[in-house]
Amino acid sequence: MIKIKSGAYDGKMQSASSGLNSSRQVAISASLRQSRMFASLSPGDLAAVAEGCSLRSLQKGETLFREGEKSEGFYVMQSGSVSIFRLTPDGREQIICVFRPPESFAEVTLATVESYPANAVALEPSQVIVVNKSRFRDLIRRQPELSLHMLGSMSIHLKHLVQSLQDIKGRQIEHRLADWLLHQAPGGAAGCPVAFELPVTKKVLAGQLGVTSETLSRTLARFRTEGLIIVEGAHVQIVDSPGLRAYAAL
Amino acid sequence: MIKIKSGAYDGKMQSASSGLNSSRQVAISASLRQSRMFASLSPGDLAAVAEGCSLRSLQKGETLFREGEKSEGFYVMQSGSVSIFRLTPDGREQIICVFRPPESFAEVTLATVESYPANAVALEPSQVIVVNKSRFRDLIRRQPELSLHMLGSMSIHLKHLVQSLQDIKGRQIEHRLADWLLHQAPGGAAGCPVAFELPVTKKVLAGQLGVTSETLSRTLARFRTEGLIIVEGAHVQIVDSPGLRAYAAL
DNA sequence: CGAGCGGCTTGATGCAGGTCAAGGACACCG
DNA sequence: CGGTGTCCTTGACCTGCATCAAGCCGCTCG
Repeated sequence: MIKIKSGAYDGKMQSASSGLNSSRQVAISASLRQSRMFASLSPGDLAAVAEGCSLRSLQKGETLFREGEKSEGFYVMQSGSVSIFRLTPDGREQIICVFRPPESFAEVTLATVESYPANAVALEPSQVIVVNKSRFRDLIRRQPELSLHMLGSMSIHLKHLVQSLQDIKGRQIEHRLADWLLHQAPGGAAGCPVAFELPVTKKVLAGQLGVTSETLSRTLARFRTEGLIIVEGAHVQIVDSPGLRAYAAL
Repeated sequence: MIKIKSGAYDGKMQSASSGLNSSRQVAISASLRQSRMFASLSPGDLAAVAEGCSLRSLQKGETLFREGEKSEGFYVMQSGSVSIFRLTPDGREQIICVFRPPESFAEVTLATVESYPANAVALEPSQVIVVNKSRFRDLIRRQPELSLHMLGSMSIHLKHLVQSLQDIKGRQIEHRLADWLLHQAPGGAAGCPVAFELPVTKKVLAGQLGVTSETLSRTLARFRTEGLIIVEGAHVQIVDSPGLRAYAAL
């Protein structure tokens, strides 16, 4: 259950919507607030957005949308994780990116591109907020500042894609994997040994990095024999972060 | 009236609005009108945008901006062509895309990403319109509809990138090249032989397709021996478009 | 004019990573 | 319990493309 400081919020919500759904609306508002896109919105505007939203629960493996479908809006992650991918002609999935809270995705479909350019399925039990398209467009017209956030969010995705694009061509896995491992480490720059759990299965991770699971497995094995990391199932410990950094730097 | 820092520039702008340079402004307006982003703008708004713009001429090989530089705005192609690329760690360039009129690019830098995420150089003598960032942001606030166009433009770039991403991993050159050739053909669906000139050197084309010029050369040679196309220098004739389509379909 | 250079082609060779196949660890289920 | 599933690992092999190298053409420029 999501806790919310009520009071002023509740009052506004009551007046905004008819009250029956207000607790759900408040919960949605709270989640939206986490997203950087809505972080700086006034409570009133946030409520207005929330009113045009609905919640969707997904089981593991359930698909949220398919490539080519007409879009109903865009999405803000509330819990779990969602994989965005396309199918190669021979039917295998090419993962484009994986989203988790508090990221948002499919903003593209707000504009001229009306249909989803890729597929989305939940990697685990997840909840997403569906932001209604036409409501949101109306709001943008009244609240131009919002569109700058929108642009910001999209440009981050775009930059990320550009990065992936060049990574996949220009750097080999050991570099990309080393990079990824270092970015997972919570402590960041700290030189001390850091440990964490893989947030996804190795198969999915392989997909994210653009290789097969076999190749990922081999590369992890190599890192292990070189004494850079220790791997036990989903548990990873970084032993020699300078060594990893040397790989990642390339 | 919006203030500009440089005194000389301020003077120019003043005289622009008062008529001396108005022909330049009119020319800019006309070019902007070509771009789909500005196509539906009212004449007054268009003039307002044009006023915040300047023109920049580039020689072949001249760089427009470099990765990491702070951005001054975004660009609309007026003539020529500009290549966007990043440098791999070992110093070779990885082309991300090539723009020609009436496309616009570097819109990303309008939002949170303040510095260019890649490099841009002219592939031939070119002219671009520089759209001043802060002025344009002001305009968005007054004219929210504009931001939807902005979002549209960016989402097209984004979709294009997603396509490239999956192409590079999932399809081999012959498929990508076949695809590209068919998209060049002006007549489109017509089954009759179509001919055209390569808009860029084969080396650059290879870069766009994500391979080396040697590989492109070999692939073209194969298509030639298979009787799909005829190539003479920059002149290409599509002989067997169904055959090409069969390749591209994969 | 010849030298040099950039673009293009073609051949020989190497390698990263994909594919196929087999097997182990673990979970769930009738 | 054994059966069937997913996930992961490891080995043997294959292949698309990069790389290196050599040579041809057409150009610009000293």
